[in-house]
Amino acid sequence: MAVTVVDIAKKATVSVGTVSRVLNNSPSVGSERKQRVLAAMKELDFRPNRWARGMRKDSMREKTGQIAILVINRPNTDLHQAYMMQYIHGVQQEIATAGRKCIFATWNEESDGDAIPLVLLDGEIDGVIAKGFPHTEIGKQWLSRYPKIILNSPSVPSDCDCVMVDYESGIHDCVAYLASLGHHRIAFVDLPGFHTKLLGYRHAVNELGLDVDEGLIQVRDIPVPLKSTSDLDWAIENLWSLPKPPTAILSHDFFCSAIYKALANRGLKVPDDVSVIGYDNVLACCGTLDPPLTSMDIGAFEVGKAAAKQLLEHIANPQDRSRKIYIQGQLVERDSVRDLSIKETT
Amino acid sequence: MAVTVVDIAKKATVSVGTVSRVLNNSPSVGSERKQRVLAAMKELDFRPNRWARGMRKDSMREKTGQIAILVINRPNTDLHQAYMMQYIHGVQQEIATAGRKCIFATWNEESDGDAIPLVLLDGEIDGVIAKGFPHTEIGKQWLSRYPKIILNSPSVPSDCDCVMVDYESGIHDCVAYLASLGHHRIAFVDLPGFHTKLLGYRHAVNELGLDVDEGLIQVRDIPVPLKSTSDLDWAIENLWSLPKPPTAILSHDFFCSAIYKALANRGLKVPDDVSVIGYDNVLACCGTLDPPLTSMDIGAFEVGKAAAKQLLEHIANPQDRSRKIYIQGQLVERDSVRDLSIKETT
DNA sequence: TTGTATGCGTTATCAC
DNA sequence: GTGATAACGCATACAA
Repeated sequence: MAVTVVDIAKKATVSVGTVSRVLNNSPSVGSERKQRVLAAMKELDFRPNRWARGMRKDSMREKTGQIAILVINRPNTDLHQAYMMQYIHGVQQEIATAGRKCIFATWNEESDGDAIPLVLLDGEIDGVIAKGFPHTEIGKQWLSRYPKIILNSPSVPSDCDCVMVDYESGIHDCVAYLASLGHHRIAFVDLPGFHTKLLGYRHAVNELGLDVDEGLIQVRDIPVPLKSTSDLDWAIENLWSLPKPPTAILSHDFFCSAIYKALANRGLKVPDDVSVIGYDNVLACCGTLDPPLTSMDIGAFEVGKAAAKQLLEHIANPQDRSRKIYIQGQLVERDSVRDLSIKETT
Repeated sequence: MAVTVVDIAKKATVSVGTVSRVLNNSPSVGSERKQRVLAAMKELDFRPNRWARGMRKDSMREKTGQIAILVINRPNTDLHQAYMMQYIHGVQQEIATAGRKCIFATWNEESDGDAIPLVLLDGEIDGVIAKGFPHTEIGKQWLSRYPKIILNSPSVPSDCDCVMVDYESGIHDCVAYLASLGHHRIAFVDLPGFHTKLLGYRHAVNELGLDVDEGLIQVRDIPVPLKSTSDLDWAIENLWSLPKPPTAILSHDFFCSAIYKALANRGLKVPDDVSVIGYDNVLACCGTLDPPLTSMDIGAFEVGKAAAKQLLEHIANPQDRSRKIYIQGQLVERDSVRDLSIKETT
């Protein structure tokens, strides 16, 4: 049988009311008795019964000590990415530090039909950290019942707290890094739709006085994952039909193997002839490329931690106005970039 | 105010006892009244209060409707692998289908000191699916309080249910696949410690009557992730100083980029001169290599699903004797293997 | 088969 | 400040 408030009350020779007050650290309790109660709790290894608590604490903001990590409408290819695990781990670590627990759930509105995930239905959570956003009205309504933070999703309602990967500063930092190494003509190769990345590119190029040339920007639909290692040939072809080809290329990790290949086909060596920087720091990619790829780590773990921290704060102070937090990435240097300010050593 | 059993009882003009019995589908309740109760529940959108339920159902085997996914003593490099996400997703999917929820938690006995994870402490779970195993006595004791399944860990107590990746059949299948394509001399390059993999290799080689040559087995400590793309040079060197070098190599995805490189250094082409098969089907690796790497998918998602299913069964029938389940992987064919039975086409 | 009454562990509302 | 006691929503032993 588990030890209850009654046991504590007996042991400390006080009433159950007092025990309860200590438990909720109410101010109105004599310090001498409080000590007795605390001692008794420790001695008997008292663990308040959460079910009994939840039953009465209907006014409490934080009833359950649980928050949900909800992955919404993501294809498996995304769900199984390593960064998803990092988000989750970051959240979990922060939530655990705060003495709370995470429920992991997925929600695919298409395949689940109208079914609302159980976590939202049964209400045994104090808040939600969501990756993605529902597109049905009914889905939005259910989600809106809880305090929530959205994880790095492009389209989130403006009245929603969210934690974003700072793509703009990420690309900006890449450009600045290359510039500091003497690169003036930097190409940008990516999928369409990453406006903030492109923004970061343009800002940095202008700000640092680098070559402005729309031809350096190669944006087109690329299959992810790549279908073939020649999927990026078009980009290199376009770039090298420019009057002055770039000395460096900015792209995404997933594309860099094909970029390496296309470059090699033209007899161009990385980093001797062309420098390459990837994005996302996908370890399985970066380390296995030859040469290993310098890449921008988006800091998914940090994003998760920040989101958890923000959610707990939001739960504690619901009236605070919502805000967006941007998490900066960090460039991980490997061997795919050449310092042009150093004279040729070959 | 939420709707309770009392409301239902009134609406259906029965007693709360009857309502409760319907809720727990007790056999002893008149079908006519049962219909009335069910109708009332639907109409009032009755949602039983779990806290109140949990408080009373102390005899119930399954109190909480929650199970824990506990990742124990794993370095971040492992935790952030894509397959970890697949394990978790598989578990989650199965658990959700069964109308239950997953709590995700991590436990690092070193860095957490003696702290036992909250999920185990507060007991709001019906069981645990663990990746890894505690090494402290106190840790083992806490874990032993719950029904549990261990996920693919090398050293688990024999009285523990567990779901394993079937390395032996995985490697066996790779060898058999290569043999079916006319390969007789197959090399095995891996880290030490994977005895079952080696076992699978030896069995297959014997069974299929392939060349037995200890020189084909190259097992040595290799840094993960690779430090340099020449980290596997020794293996290829050893293999090609054999009187008869292999026509195919079996290794792990992580090592194959370096194997490709070492092969290329010797002027050997994949797959024309040497076929290569990886292990784990790490998408970020396999797709970006040139040529794309044929690899054995361990079926982490399936492992997760099987574990969840097994745990639920174990909870329902605690007396059943424990067992190990082996999940077979599936070879994903890409372009790194040559069919030797087809005549040279170049 | 059905209804009634009691208990679960805690918090909240009273009096003192 | 403190202690007694009534709730909370449900399950169940017992009576009918």
